[in-house]
Amino acid sequence: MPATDPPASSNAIDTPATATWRVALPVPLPRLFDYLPPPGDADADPVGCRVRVPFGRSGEKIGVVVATDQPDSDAELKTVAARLDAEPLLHGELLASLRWLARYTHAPLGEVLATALPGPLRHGEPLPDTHAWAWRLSEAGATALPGLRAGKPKQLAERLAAGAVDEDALDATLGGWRAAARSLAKRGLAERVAIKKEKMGSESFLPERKNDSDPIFSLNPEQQAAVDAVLAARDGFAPFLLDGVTGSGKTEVYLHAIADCLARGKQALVLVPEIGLTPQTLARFRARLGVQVHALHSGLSDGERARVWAAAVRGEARVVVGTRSAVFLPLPEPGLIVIDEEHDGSFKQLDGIRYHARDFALVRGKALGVPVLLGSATPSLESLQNAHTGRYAHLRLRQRAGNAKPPQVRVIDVRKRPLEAGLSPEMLAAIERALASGGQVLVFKNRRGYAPVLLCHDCGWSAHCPRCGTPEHPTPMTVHGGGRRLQCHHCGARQRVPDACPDCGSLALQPQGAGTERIEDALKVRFPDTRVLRIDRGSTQRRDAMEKLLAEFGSEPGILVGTQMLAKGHDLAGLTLVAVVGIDEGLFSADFRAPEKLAQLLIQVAGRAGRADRPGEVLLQTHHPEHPLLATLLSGGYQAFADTELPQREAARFPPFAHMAMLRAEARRVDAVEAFLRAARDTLADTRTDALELHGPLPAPMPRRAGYQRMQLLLSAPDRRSLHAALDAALPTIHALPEARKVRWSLDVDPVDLY
DNA sequence: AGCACGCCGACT
DNA sequence: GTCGGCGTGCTC
Repeated sequence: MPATDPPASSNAIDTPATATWRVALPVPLPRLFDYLPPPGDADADPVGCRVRVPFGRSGEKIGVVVATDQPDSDAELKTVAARLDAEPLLHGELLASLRWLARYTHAPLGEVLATALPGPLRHGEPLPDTHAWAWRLSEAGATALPGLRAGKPKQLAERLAAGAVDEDALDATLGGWRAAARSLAKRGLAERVAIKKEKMGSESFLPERKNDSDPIFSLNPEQQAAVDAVLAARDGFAPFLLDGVTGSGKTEVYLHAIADCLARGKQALVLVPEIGLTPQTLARFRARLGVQVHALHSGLSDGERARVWAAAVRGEARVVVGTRSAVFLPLPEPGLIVIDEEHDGSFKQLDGIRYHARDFALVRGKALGVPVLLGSATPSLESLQNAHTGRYAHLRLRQRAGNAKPPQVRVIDVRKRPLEAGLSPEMLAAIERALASGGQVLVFKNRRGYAPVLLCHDCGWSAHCPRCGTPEHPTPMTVHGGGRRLQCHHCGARQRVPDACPDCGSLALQPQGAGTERIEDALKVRFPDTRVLRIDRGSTQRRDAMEKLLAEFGSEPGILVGTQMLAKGHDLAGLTLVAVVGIDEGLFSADFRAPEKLAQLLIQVAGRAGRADRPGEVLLQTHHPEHPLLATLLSGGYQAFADTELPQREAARFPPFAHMAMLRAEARRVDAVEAFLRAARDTLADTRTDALELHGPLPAPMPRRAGYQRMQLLLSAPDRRSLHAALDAALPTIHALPEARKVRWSLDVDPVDLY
């Protein structure tokens, strides 16, 4: 940004000398705050820079200058305490898109900006260095080297004798080098030096990349057509739905589009679901693209996140693969945005600023003028509808790459069959066969713990959480710890399983149903010589823990038992049988999205089988073998499901044929919650917006949680404009309602969970 | 959201 | 007689 002196003033009227700085602060107030510029800081445009300002009776906050303007009130103005950035941090497209997001979510701009920034930047730390670091021997170190005692420090010193080695290389080749380095540094024998990072020119990407004519990487005609379509549209905004069955090679299409983007000197952003960002994925991207691939996910420390942000804003990060929050990265040289598994629920943030990363990515792609590629084997009905109406170009991949065959899917009718930990004899026999032929088995059950309910066989009492639910809608506690512990999945409360029924004193307390833990136990008893590994939140807190477990599991015969977590991610080459258990709850859920979620889950899980040379087998155990959802899915796949589900959504006026917002409130007293939502409802009704429907106030799906009473009010309108018009008109009044002060309330535009 | 001011109960 | 409960009101 060339500075002219005196400052160029193309429109001097807009920024007179008396201009104040309009600052967005992270407070839940729908307004900005005007400040006087700090003394001696009149010339450089402050828009997009962070400032530290006095706020409230005492105390300071960090905010972002979003405009320079005349004050809109004659209030006494305070003065900015310090400007924290010489160059704007949030400006141009990113700031404009975030303003859009604030309007769309009806959230204060300051809070939106705060969620868009990594913690350290939000708290006023300077943009971190993005140097890579290397270690080298000092002169004293070179001299002392021959006399060092054998050990790690000596090994490290020997590595460094030939010259500086960067930390990545040390990580890869010399485990435990950091302690050794510290030891050498303390004695003044080695030192850490920053490596100047040259921004890579477009040429440097190509030589390292593996040749595209290599047969493994060659594209089939469908993939080629998809890549061609994206490249043909690369000079402007163009949304694509890449609708490709499992194993059809969507990633290969992404990689070709990204490679083109790199060759043109542009940055690519890839968004993946929470669970999809595995070391495997990153390694594949790195190997194929031949450049550094930056990862951004919840496993990183705050400092690491800030460094990725800094690398992106400086244009050093050419490819970033990240989860939801990566959608907020600045892209000074944008070329492409990819959203993999676009249907995945983890793209929607469920607290704070409730944004949808997929939807915001499209807004950014439009503002940046780049293609946006949404990929999925099971696209959301929203995206499919956009493809049908022509808003998105619809790219289809129907062939499985290589000679992979789609799995054989069979339904097992378990009505009147004896079940062992929820498994039917037919299922157990199939597992036995698969193991005998040297295959691996995945038993999928979407319920963790030992058993979902603890029941007294004599009086019918069952265990409920004392803090959640209501007498009319009690919340069962789940049996854990091999049947010895009770746990609430909503508030985390734990207690021991009682020895006797608290109601009748009977000893006949029985765990009802089966979760992953119980299935694991039963399978270990049934197949004592086979390895059984359970993967769920509970056995596997961290993402890399799951990776490690699966890597150890290898491809030898064995059984994996798990929940959703196993539906994607790590490739399981030896998998020949997928056993799906306990989907019946999902067939009759009140949530209008339940069929879509279930269909996606079934297709994803089934897709895990038979990727290798032999076709896989999928067995689906149910009490409702004739259920239309299953029948449609089995005969026509996800496509057929979507073809029947979309008209039903339309008939019922549900999304994507209606637009919704949810007003939620909670407080210790129900009457306060209800009074607020009633007042809010009246305010919304007073806007007399065409075709706005209001449903509620109704008790929330979890009406009492951790001592708070919760209710909700659903807003629905046939088009976005009227929904937002009603909210724009009503929210200032709702904010000011006296009832609002007695509750905690929040608004969720495009909610995913209605029930 | 913080944070301070403000008017009513059990402690040195 | 004070320390402190969280109700309510404001934040350029």
